[in-house]
Amino acid sequence: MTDTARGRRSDATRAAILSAARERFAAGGYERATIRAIAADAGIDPAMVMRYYGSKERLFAAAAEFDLRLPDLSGVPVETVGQVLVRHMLERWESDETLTALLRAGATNEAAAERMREIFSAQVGPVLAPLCPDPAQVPVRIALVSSQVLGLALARYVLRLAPIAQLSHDEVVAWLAPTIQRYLLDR
Amino acid sequence: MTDTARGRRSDATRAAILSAARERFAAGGYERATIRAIAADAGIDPAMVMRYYGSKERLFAAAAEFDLRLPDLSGVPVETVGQVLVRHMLERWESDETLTALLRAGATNEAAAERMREIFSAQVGPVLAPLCPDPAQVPVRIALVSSQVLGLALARYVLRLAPIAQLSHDEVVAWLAPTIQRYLLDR
DNA sequence: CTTTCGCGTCAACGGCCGTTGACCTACATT
DNA sequence: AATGTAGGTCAACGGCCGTTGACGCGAAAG
Repeated sequence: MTDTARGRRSDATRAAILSAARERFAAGGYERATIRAIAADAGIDPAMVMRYYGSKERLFAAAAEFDLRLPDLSGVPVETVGQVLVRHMLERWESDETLTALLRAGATNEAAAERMREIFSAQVGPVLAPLCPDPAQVPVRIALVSSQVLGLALARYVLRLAPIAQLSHDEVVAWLAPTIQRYLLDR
Repeated sequence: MTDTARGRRSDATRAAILSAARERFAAGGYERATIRAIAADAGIDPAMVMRYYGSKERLFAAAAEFDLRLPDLSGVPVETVGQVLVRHMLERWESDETLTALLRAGATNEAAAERMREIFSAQVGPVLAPLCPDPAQVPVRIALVSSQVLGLALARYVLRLAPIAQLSHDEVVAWLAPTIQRYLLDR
């Protein structure tokens, strides 16, 4: 065997499946992304998807793994936290279709919704919590921030509400940063 | 015939279909709401749905007809516009599952997304436009308001993000009203 | 050289879907 | 009483779905 050390030959296929899966899940949500279509995109037989991921559910679970890569905010001036956060989320959202897949699928699929909840509570929570004044308000404040970030993504990337889908990053940051700032820090 | 004047006998069936359809579309989005399930809920045969609405697409179009019933805001003090608006949207969202159906379906169905765009541009626009300072900014400001309202709905009714789903109406209003206020009026 | 085994194809399964058309039934009209 | 029609049932169609198991192939292992 030339296996474990330097990539088995099937790793390329696995990656192709995952990439095609994310694309399909992002474009049409959970139910419209069919294993047959994903396999076709990846240039292989649908049975391969089953062999490597077991079921559609588990394929989605693998494709929906996601790291927001939130920066450490302890160093940045508190007045700019909103800007940094909004800009980071814009870039993260546009550099990787996984988040759109998660959002589209989360609207109709309970497992996807659960994953979304996990991501926002496990990854956003720890980074933002230290900034909030009253610890008791942390969950609510973070949920409010999430609601505005998710609303932006929904309007801009999923529903494609014309005016907001055409704003530049700078404009979005200028409008949303104060909102985030207030949800996190005010009072 | 005892027809046109006082309701044909089939009107009850039509209404039952529409009601069941809204429920299913709201619970699972467009693709998971099957005509067979809707017909079963309404206590009739699937063929009836086809007879009265022609196709699933046209059934959805009928079920997704919606009036936000936005109040005339010309009478209310400008400082309270945000509060009035947020409270109205909360009530509207919770009194009628059509909006949730539209949101869930809009995530994966282009026709539903288009309908959502129509509703927000045709119904929100005219009511809020007179309040904005610079007419050129009206579309952007309205889209920003929409993004926060949609984000709230997404987090609260679809993804059920725990902390925000449990807030009282008063709390939601207290948090969101200033945001809406700023998106609409500031600068 | 033979055997094993990872990688991949192929055909089929049972099931659910939207949609159709033939048929039944009860009542309003004539 | 005869008839037309609105309201509703029923069985079936073709199609796509997720999933399965039998099979083929080429390279590595023995």
